[in-house]
Amino acid sequence: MSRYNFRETEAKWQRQWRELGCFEAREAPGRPKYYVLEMFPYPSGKLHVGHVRNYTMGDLVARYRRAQGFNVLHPMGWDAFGLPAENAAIAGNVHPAAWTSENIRAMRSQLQRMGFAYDWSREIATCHPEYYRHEQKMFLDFLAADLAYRKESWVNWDPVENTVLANEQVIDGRGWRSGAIVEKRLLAQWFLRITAFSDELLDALETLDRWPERVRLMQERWIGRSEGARVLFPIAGPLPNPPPPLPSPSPASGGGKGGGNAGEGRVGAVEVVEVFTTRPDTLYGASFIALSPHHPLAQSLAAADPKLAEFIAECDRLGTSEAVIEAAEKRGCRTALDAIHPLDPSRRVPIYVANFVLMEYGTGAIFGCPAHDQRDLDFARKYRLPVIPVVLPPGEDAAHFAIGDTAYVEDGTLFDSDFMNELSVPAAKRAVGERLEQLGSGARTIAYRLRDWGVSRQRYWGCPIPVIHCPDCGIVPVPEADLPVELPQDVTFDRPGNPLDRHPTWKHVACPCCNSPAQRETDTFDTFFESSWYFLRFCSARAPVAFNRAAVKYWMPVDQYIGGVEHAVLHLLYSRFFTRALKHCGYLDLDEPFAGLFTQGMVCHQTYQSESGEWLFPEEVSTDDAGRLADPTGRPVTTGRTEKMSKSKKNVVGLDDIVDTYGADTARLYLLSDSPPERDLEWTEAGIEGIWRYVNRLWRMVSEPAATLPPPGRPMPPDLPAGVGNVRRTIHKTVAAVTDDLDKFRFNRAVARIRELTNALEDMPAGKPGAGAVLREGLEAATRLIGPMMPHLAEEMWQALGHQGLVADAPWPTPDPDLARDEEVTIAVQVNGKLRGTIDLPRDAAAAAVEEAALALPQVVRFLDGRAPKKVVVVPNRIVSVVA
RNA sequence: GCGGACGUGGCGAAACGGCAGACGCACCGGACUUAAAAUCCGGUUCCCGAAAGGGAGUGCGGGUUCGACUCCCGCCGUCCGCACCA
Repeated sequence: MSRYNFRETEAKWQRQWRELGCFEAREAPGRPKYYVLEMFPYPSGKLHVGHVRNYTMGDLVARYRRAQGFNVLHPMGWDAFGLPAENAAIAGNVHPAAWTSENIRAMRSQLQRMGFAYDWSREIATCHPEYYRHEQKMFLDFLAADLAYRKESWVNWDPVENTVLANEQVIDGRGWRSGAIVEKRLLAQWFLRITAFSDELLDALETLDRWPERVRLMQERWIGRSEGARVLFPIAGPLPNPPPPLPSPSPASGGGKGGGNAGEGRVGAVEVVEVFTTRPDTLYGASFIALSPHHPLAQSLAAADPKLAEFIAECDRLGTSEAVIEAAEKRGCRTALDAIHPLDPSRRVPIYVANFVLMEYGTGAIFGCPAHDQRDLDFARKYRLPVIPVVLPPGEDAAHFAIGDTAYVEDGTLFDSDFMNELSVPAAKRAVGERLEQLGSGARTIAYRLRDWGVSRQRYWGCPIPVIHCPDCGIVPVPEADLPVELPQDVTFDRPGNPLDRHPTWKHVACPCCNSPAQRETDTFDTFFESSWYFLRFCSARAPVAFNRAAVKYWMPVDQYIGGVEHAVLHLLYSRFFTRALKHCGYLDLDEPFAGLFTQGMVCHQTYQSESGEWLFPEEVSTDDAGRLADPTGRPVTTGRTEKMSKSKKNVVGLDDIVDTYGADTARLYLLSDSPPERDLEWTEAGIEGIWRYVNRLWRMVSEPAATLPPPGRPMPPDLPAGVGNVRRTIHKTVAAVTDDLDKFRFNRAVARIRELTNALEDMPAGKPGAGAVLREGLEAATRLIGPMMPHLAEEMWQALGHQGLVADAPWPTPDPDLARDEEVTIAVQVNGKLRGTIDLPRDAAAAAVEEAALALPQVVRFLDGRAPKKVVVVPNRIVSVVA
């Protein structure tokens, strides 16, 4: 019995598809299009099986939609800028460009061996000037439209590597590579004004009904809209600048009343503190103001207050790590200033600088109402500040209500609050908002958690930011005619820091305005910049412009996007923003780039550790005679958790090894069959073996009887005998069910149904009249259904069944609705909720007849014991429920 | 702390509110082999029983219903995301 020869077969069909240009997409106005896209990879090296799960799913969708008659666009490319290339250059004396293109070459050939139906004529790599020149132009347009700007910002700075680190690259307050303690630094950075679209990005989430709920929720929380008010607190007490501050008043008593009206005459533009609050209703419960350590007022006060300066420096040192933040207690430092309560000028509250106030959110300053905010309460207890309740919980008595260790944050009735007394919290919010607006002491407003996107990176291997710094003219955009600003090739990585900065000539240019000596921007774009528009480039990948409008109009939006949930916020939000920004600049007419999104689960594998605690690759672990695991030297091996495949834990299975051993189709079917696609999948040797056996079984089913089958296209003989007619029904039911499953991304179930079909075909009694014709019909259906999953095997089967063309070009099968339904149904019979038997009846039998048949069952008679049933429920074609 | 997902045999998993465990992995028994592999046939939720049959059973406790893995309420556990957001 010959095994299926996947090696020759897969190579053969891949060659055919390529030579025929099967998967090259062309715009065809009027023909329905379908754009399938998997998140394009970073070319990091070689692929392991975990990498290709989402491509396998995308390919299934592409081939399935193609069979359904859609004009399918299914492209592939490379997210080719990024840190690993630079790190490889630092470690291995190889140029990032060479390292990247070698990885692309290797990974492209791996993807091609998998037989994915990509339109390779549209392949792109984002590190090529033909690609990134267009985003330089976009940036200039954003700049002109005020969607890009430069500002000073606090960033994570690694003092050893001399670069800014992303938040993800800071682990426990230290740089992930250098181990140096990361500092907060104020640096001039380029930003994209994503916050200009906060509301749009939030509101449009509702329209993305083919996105996972989870992802929409994550974006909603990330944007973090909250309604509240800005409130102005006039400053009382000596202001620092100008003139320089004078001796500070005694800190502890400063918060009390009776401070006179020393500061009142000086209320003006700069002599107020503006706070943001979502609870303006609790304004009468205010007992302090807290400023962020980075608040301008805190900074200027620190200039003359060594204690405060030291406090702020301490906050900067500890400010980055989440673990530290969680452990850190709320601390503050009393300033020399008090603030005047905006609704009651006789009241003064002390101004603190506190480590828990973020400069990036709201106004960088808050008022503290300890009675109704847990954080404020903790702070107040520590610094012995007053706790003034103003919201009374239902059923409480104002005279006796007191706050213990827990702030009261729920709704209630306002008291001790002048005009708000007796109001509910929502009513009080409205009332105080109006009052503040009348007084000019504040306004209702909305705050967002979303911040503008900082895109500057002090790195070489990225897209140069096309601006020039001129000592006379300031920041000057590179003229469009001078684009692209290309990266210089001759760079060295022998020292830390950005090679562009120390390149002898590259950054020195003449100012485009005044022609005097000036310098290029040496920062490069965050690599999320490239991935924010690549899906547009694919629509016309070779266009001299960023993208051809007509092509974008035809192909966009992406109908089905597939990728990991790790991009739920970053890439997916940036792309949504980018599309809107491009629309704003007149590039296209589209709001949402991705109509459908699917986030697939990860591929996991058992981990192994040697005696000495080192991770071992699966292929280094063997089982000895006693069934114990051993490493290559025979030492015992312990098994760890099953985790996501990753190089660091070595629990990876190389794609090449699997394709060499079992072929691409076997790997593809395993990735689709073993778990629901959104859930994690565990890769096991036994699992892939099982699929390999099935592949061979399928092949035998077609290759062995092929010669004895009636030729293709013969009409089905009428009056099939029982046992054959049933199988024919199974075929049509399977086609209907698999189609439905594929539509709903239930790939594992679709595979199970196809296996049921092949089981039924094998069990069909041979030699009966019509058996050959039904077997042919069944095998052809199975071949077409399996085509999107195992395309090479399907082509080979299709050919063996005597067909001339490609199964890839064959239309998707349609079930005969009459055959897809059973004529006879099995109806379950319950007595008191327990199954007692089944009855077989013609489909849609009359309820009375069904009831009669059910009550006649001996088991039912026994349970009724001669009594009449209290009640009988008949559900057509399903169940009879008898209540005894 | 907030938000979300999940919890079903030894394992991966199925199940419009209607026969729980389809399909597969693993395992057990058998056939074919000198033998092994491959292949084929049969079995496999648990308990009682030789069998027929009976009982229990979808994390735990309640509820709705003729009927609940599925819906509602309250717990427990696991995983993921966000996290001093005022």
